[in-house]
Amino acid sequence: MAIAAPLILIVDDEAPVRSVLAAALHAAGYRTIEAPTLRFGLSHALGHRPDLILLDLGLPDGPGLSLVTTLRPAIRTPIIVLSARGEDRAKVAALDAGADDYLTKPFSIEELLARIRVALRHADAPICGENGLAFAAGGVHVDPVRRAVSRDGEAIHLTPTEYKLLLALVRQAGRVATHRSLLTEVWGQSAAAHPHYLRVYMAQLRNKLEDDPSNPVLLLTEPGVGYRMIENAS
Amino acid sequence: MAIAAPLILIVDDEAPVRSVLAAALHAAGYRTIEAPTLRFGLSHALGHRPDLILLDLGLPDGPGLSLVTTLRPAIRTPIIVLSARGEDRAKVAALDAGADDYLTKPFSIEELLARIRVALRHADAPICGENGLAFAAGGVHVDPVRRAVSRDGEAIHLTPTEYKLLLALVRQAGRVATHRSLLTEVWGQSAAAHPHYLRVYMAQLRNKLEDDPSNPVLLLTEPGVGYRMIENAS
DNA sequence: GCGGATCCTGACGGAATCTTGAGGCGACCA
DNA sequence: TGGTCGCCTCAAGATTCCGTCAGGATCCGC
Repeated sequence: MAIAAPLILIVDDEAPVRSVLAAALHAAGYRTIEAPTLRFGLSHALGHRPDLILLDLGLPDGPGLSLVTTLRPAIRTPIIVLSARGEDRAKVAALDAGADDYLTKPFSIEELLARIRVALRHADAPICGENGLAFAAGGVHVDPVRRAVSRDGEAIHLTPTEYKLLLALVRQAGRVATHRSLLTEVWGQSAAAHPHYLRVYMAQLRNKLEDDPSNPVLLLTEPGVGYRMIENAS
Repeated sequence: MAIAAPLILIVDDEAPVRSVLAAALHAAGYRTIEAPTLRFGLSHALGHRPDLILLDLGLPDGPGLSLVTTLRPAIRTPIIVLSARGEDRAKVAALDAGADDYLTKPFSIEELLARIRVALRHADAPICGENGLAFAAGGVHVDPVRRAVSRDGEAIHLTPTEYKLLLALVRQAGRVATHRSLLTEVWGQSAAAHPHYLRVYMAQLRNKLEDDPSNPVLLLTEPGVGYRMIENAS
């Protein structure tokens, strides 16, 4: 059976641009869907589950980056940002927000296609923990799209930092998340020297999520290495 | 606790460029090693196992791309290509050869750092396809991706040192691992003088993994030479 | 300005881990 | 028989790592 061609979501407000991109992508053997605004982009991204997203910044209904920031915690779909603005600030902001690549217009179609191949190559290997949108196990449920966490059906309030840490753990559910990866993901590159943050916030997460915080079942310690969230059961 | 900062290999023939890059990377909290030629780049990449490689094309002793093509099948380390040439051809060729990103000089350090963060982020992500290292035999199962070890289906907790030693043995499963190779792999170069460490930790591994620790079946002693883990059955 | 929530930071006790030493056992050899 | 050597076992510090608590700083809405 033929494997379905990768589906690429094009988010751009200018119809001509969309059709040029779509034509080039079709010629290269991809399927495409298009969205003219942030709102449609978001709903299509969640609804159609594309394999890759091409995002033009500068959309009419809001900052294009917000698509990245809202989408990235929920799904791992590679996002390539296209922009007319080539300032470093914008690039760094987009990349740090979770974008996987950034092309400044004008760019050649060949380069775009090559970078799409790179992004798809990256996305191909993983998908180990399913990375389904949601996590559920041991009575705890995490919904990254709604940014909602519940335990035994009751909503749990988490502070921003707690939630970020939980997401980083959920994303690696079943595997060991090293101190370093957690620290850099939650507090940024420079935090690698402060493993103490982790202890404090792990304790808070356990207090909120575990039945018996001193005998954790969900959030396990791997001494000298990091922490491990139990396997996703959903 | 000091968590090792990511190690970045800089391959560039011009010493001033290398030192500028190294300075910027140090300032950002990374460790670096440098290589002026392809040959050294290759040997450092394989010897030091950096977390990321910055590769300048146009090296004196051959086409820079050959580093990508020879390295990529062997290791998954992200490679960012730096080049003065901005032609699409070169970009496409590099990216398709296995490079993960391509920056055209001149570029800003901020952008480089942001793209390094992207690449390291990718590298942190789980990889499932590459289970080649997984080991299973005699009821014992080792899963390096999850950093999990089980015996007869039950999870076994290993300390960092025990796990490191087990991995070193698994990597040589079926063959003899000499005392010296195990010692240097687990405790570093300077440990060759303390063969006693090995005995202690081999005993602990046997206690945790063998049915009858005093009559080992999995972890065999090769008197005078080293130890041997039985052949992988998976 | 005020109250509340959140985050950072230091101090401390206890747990897990690593290191080191002492002693036992069996193989081998003179 | 006695000695040496390599390997195994056990266990007691020493050290590192982790969980907990709480005070103070910061931010934000009102």
